[in-house]
Amino acid sequence: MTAAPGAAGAAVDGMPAAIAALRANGLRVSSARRIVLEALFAAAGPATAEELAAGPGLIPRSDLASTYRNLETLEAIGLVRHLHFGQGAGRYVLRRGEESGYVSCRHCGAYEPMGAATVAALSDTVRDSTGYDAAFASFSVIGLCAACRADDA
Amino acid sequence: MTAAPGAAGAAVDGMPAAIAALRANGLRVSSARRIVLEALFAAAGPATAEELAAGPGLIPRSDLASTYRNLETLEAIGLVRHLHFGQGAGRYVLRRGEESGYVSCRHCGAYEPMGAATVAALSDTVRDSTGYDAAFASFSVIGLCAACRADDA
DNA sequence: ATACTTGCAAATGATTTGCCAGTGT
DNA sequence: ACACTGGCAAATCATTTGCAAGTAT
Repeated sequence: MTAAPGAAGAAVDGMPAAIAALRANGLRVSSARRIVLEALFAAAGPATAEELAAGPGLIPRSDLASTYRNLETLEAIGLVRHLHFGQGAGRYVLRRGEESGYVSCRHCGAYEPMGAATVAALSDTVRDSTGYDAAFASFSVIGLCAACRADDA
Repeated sequence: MTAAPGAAGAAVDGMPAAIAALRANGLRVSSARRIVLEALFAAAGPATAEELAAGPGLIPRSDLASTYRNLETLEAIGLVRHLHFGQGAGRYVLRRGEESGYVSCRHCGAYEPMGAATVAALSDTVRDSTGYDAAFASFSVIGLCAACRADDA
């Protein structure tokens, strides 16, 4: 599953646009999907499937299995991006605006965005020396943040 | 568990040296450890715990749980390096000579070393823009190899 | 009405942990 | 002898899959 036929592609600026994207792709607007989308819009940063399944409020939750299926669907139509931090569960974010990668600390789990310029520089280095097309947008760079580096010393 | 007291540190050039390193750290030379070490010396590249548990021959195998424990021990005394490729099981290699990182293909699973110069360049870029100390030696860069990129198009 | 979806249970794959019997030293 | 290890079973964690019942359209 690489590209969806007629996928919205670009970005989503709000619930209405997301709903429209679902309809445009012939997908149904179910309550489970609404919960996940609202949780994605409410999220402060990349969230796990489990966090998203709970929704913004704590009471209404959608099944985890369904959530995984829906996140996969949303990713297929280009509304969501799936990220992998070296440790723990995968995380999902809405695809809005410019893409960038993340660095995450293998010790404390903290993470922060790297910015398009940095990602581009890293990708160029990798491509030039190995021929591989690095996926920094999906797999974060793992390392030690300044704080943990200090503790270690 | 960051550094082992009196760890051998450097590199291993053969079974005898590995055995000596175990003894130097007050660890016992058990058959299970011999199997894993021999498998590591016989391996063509980074191998999974399951592959190593089988040993070079197929018949003599050590328990998987013990193998994980032993690999952890060997890593603690600096004989082994633990690698993470984005997908699938973690892999282990003997620590001999120069360290380098790997790039691996998220599609076909292929991987290849990046070389110290490339790793240094990547690390510098990451440190300069985020302050993080990237661990390219343990977590490989994930991407698409030239072949899979071509298939995709 | 009829696919598309959900929710629940159960299966997977990778690792880890508890525990007691076995064995290097 | 005795603490360190090995082996086996069972527990975790993240994610997937099978299916029957539910529901957008």
